[in-house]
Amino acid sequence: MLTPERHRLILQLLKEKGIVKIQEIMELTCSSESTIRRDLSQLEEQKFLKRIHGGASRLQGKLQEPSMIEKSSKNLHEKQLIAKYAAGLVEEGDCIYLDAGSTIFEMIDSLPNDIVVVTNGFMHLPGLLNKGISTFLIGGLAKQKTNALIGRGALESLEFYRFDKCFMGVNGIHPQFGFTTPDQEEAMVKQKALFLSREAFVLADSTKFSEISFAKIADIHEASIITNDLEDEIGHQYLNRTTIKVVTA
Amino acid sequence: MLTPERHRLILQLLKEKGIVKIQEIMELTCSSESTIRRDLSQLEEQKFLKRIHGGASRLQGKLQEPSMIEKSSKNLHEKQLIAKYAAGLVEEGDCIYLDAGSTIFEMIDSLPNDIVVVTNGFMHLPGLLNKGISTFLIGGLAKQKTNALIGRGALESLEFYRFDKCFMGVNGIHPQFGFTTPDQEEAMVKQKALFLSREAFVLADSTKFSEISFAKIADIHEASIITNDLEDEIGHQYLNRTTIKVVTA
DNA sequence: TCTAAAATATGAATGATTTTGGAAGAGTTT
DNA sequence: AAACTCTTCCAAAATCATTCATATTTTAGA
Repeated sequence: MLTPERHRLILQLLKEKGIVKIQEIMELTCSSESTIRRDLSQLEEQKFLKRIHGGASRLQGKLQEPSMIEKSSKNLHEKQLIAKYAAGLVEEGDCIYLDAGSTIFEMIDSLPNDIVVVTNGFMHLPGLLNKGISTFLIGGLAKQKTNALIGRGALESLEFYRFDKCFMGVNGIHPQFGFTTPDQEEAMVKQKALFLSREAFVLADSTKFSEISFAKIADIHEASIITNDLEDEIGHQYLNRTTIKVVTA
Repeated sequence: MLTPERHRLILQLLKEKGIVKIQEIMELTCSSESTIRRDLSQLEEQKFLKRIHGGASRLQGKLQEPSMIEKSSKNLHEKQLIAKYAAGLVEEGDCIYLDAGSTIFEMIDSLPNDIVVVTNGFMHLPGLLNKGISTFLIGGLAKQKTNALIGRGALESLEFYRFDKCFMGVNGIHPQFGFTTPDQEEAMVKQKALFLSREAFVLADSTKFSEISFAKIADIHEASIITNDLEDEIGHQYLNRTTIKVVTA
């Protein structure tokens, strides 16, 4: 059997199963172990798969999850609930802004397809493009820690767009001090996106309430809040100041 | 058996099976190995098939992935050579523009760390950030096929920057028609980046020479060319028009 | 029509290159 | 510790490009 034919078979098998054992491929192609090992090395070299002990595995989108994985696992379920509800607010034909961040990331799967998205979170790109959503990235400095684009480039890029709705993550929510986040540069981007949007939604799990972070994004009344749980006592402080939607399991 | 008849049989067999071995064709046509080799060389010359070790494989048809494989596997090493040389041109403290594209991608590993990079290729981000390189992304519409940011947002974002050096991929290089690429939008981005750069380098394997694609980026003399191989005859046409660096193994 | 030279096609031989399968020993997993 | 897997190396086998001699066809001229 000729080399390209084996390679094609291997990749096809890998596409179906996600993981293949060397033994399987040996049977399928009637070749020796050495040959298959060589094939796998070559295909790995060309970035078509990843070798693992005993065989090979498909490699997936590299643009995702550097530090995302650790972060996500903790509040994942709550985040997903919040995100799913938020995604439900988006209607066909909408033009929306998606902030960087893991909670917002969870919205992507549930978004309608016929929309236009502008985002500063480059981790969102593979998911959005996969769904066939028209996606614009704003420019700016790429910040590794949060996978966000920030700075002057980001602010000026935003000027080109106006949004029906925007969805934000924040680190602190407080009745007096408003929405806050640790990074001044990121705060400026969020602020501007919020200003450019007809409706604004902040996605935040319950731990963010009564917290105050360094840089202010906006006052409480400038965005609706979507959260998963809220003590009555705290909820009281926000009455008549803004809209809060509590999503429960 | 006459030559055209053999050729017809070979192509028919290839159409059915996708891959054929020389031995098979020898049996089928009752011809010698030499003859079949000659046939395959000719048919390859006329772009009817691709020769592989032990036989020949269909060029395009429905097996799109395999053709992609052949393509990348064939040029990968050359691309790496070209990319490595190009990366060597970048000095500490430089501010450079990196075009989207697989050849440029290969540069990242070999770049110095203390530089500033601006790019429209979002596939480059993880690699660049991993190395701790300050990276700015320009804005724009995310194009899935080429992993590039294009359009008005991209052009306007570029205005914020000036570069010491820029590195481009192209699809065609021609002494009269200059550098060309299939997508008009991408061509505009490349053009502008080139204009904003003190020095410009085009990375292209030898197959790009004498090709002409749809959208013009710039004239030959506006960028130096880095390639892996160049026939004397073709090289002659570029004498005194631009700088060409040929990188060999 | 015939003939000789030129052009073309073929098959075999050659030495170089690539691919292949197996073996030895180091490294992993269970 | 046993079973399995991995890398590295080597030699056999297959395939490759090239050359050369032979056979066939074409062409030009008498």
